[in-house]
Amino acid sequence: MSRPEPTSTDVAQLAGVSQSAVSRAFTEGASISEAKRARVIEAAEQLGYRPNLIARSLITRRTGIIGLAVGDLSNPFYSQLIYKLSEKLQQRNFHLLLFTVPDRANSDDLLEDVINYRLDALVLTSTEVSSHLGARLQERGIPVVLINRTTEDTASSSVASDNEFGASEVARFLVKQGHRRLAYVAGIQNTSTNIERERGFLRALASVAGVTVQHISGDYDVHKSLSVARELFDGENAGPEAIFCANDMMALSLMDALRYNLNLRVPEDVSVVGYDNIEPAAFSAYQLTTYSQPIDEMVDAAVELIVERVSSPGSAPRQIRLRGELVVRASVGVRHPSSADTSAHPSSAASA
Amino acid sequence: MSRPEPTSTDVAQLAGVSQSAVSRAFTEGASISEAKRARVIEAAEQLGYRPNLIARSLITRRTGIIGLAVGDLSNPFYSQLIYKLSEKLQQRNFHLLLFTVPDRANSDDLLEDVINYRLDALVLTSTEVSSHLGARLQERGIPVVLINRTTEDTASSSVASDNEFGASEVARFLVKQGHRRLAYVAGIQNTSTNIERERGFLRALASVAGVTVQHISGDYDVHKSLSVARELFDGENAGPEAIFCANDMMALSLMDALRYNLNLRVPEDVSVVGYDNIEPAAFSAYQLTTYSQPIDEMVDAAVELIVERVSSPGSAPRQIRLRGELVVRASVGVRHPSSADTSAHPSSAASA
DNA sequence: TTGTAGGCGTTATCAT
DNA sequence: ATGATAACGCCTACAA
Repeated sequence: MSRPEPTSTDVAQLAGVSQSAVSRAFTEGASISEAKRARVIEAAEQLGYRPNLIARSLITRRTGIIGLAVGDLSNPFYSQLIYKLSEKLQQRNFHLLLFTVPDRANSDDLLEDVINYRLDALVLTSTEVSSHLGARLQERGIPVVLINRTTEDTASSSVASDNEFGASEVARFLVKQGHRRLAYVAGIQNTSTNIERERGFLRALASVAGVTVQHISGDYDVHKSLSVARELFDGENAGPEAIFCANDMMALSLMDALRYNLNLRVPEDVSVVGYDNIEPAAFSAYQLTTYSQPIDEMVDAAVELIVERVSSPGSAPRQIRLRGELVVRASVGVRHPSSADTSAHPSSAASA
Repeated sequence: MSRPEPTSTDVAQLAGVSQSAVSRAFTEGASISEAKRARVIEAAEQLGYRPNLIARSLITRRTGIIGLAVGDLSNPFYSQLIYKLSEKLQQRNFHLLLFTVPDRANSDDLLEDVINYRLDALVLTSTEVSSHLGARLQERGIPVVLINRTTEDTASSSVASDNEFGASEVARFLVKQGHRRLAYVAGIQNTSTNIERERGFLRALASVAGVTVQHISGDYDVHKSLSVARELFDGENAGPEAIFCANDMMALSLMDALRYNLNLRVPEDVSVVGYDNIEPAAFSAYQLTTYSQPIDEMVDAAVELIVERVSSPGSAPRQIRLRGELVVRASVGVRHPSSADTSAHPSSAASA
């Protein structure tokens, strides 16, 4: 049976003190004698009283609740990120209120809810959310923190890996392994992650003579991998020697398509590289070479940004970039130095 | 700059009406003239006013916020479940507050928070949460809904698949395919999912002559797969012909261990079956045969249970069981009918 | 240190 | 239909 919730007044009565005394007993660093606090706590326990955080927030203007907009949870990168973020925030007495943001649908609903609940802040991990939303929240004084996503708008804090650098590392690595006909499988066009990775990859290759890069869009959609594979190895010209996918999920499904639909061997016939270093990338079936995102550091940084903005509303937003590292696994092979043409030069091969 | 939040009083002033009128204008089905409502809405928009849900909840005693305890987000089954649950709940104007519950750690913290925030209900998906917690919440009138988990305690509503039946289907299928030396890789011992699947599998096999079942614990831990594989195929006796893992994640990693560490072929040398039908189970690299959980129906049912218990506090909790189906893929092979009986003997492999 | 009283923003009750 | 007024449960001056 649910008795009527005990309130601070009930506790006060039982303990024979004022209601404010009860409030103080449950407030860190409030001025109250130890004796009285003890009496209050005892009465509270007897009644099973717990301070109502919602009521408290009405006056403190802080709920301790932070909105979290997520798009694609089927990508382990995000589920892992979210889990760790939630864990770390809980340690600081914050909690995440989940918002699923389907396609580019009504991100206005999200806006409404965030405002209506007077959330302390909003974290955006979804690549699909409009930046218009960010602006509207800023002007209401609700801090916005972007994770794995950036925006020109400097009103939002953000944490992201150095995608451009990471992608350039991938490019250099592939070239070093002797690959010359390359391909880039893009993510969703207008996302910051895709733009930066694409730029990093292409720029690093631009200066290398004899390298060709095929560009094809994959939209971060694992279901497009088969058609991507077919297009890359279409009759016309020879297929690429190495393929860089804008994220691991696409890379894994592309590997499957290459191996089981096109009957190509990875890495013997074609090499594949991803980005993120999600757990499945390490599975024996894939052994995907990838550029890792420093997920723990990213989460730590995000927590700092959040706490910073929430506890001192005056503080300026910050943009943070973190570097990961190239994780070399078996999905990339070595090409023999085709001493031939334009520029490519020796690099001896060692193969597994 | 963050102007002071406009309140209903501000709107009332601007619109030249009472504060209660503003409240009514934003309340579905409140008695107010269309004319007045329009005036209020206009003034509200002008000021950027949005009703404060937190303040409202103080008197309605409903926050629209539901706690969600999750354990292992690295298992796609749960991340998918959560995503869909959140989606469906949002459509009903509910939102999920995330609680990560690490090991069997202090589930008391969770309890505290749920109470302190006066959440409308708590959904438990974690297999690790103590049932003591459920009881404490019930007595405070906070409904508890279990997903993919059951408990003796009938005070909680629950949605789960018919694990016992599903596992028995797996057993019958393996027997029908000619397998006789079987193995069960268990999940975490005292979880309802593991208990039920194990029982279903073993019972269905008990009545079949000539079948042996090896039992080994895997703890739903993908990192134990290698040692599990080694133990199963330890020198002594011949290894199993088919292995049923208590969930897909273990099955996938076990397949990797079998293939890449023990150099066994799946399904030619040994068959593997999982439970859940997570997305990766369909990957070409695995083609895992598995028993599916009807995740959409489970989510729908859960939403119903939640809404039911929240909106009519008098309603009794219900326990729901749903059936999935056997999804046959290439990870299971066929053994030739070894017309003989009791024990192991030659059986050549049929392959794809 | 302690109690009193006012207010946080809303909904609910009660007249009108 | 409308407006005053009292909750909702708590925090925080203010005064003592």
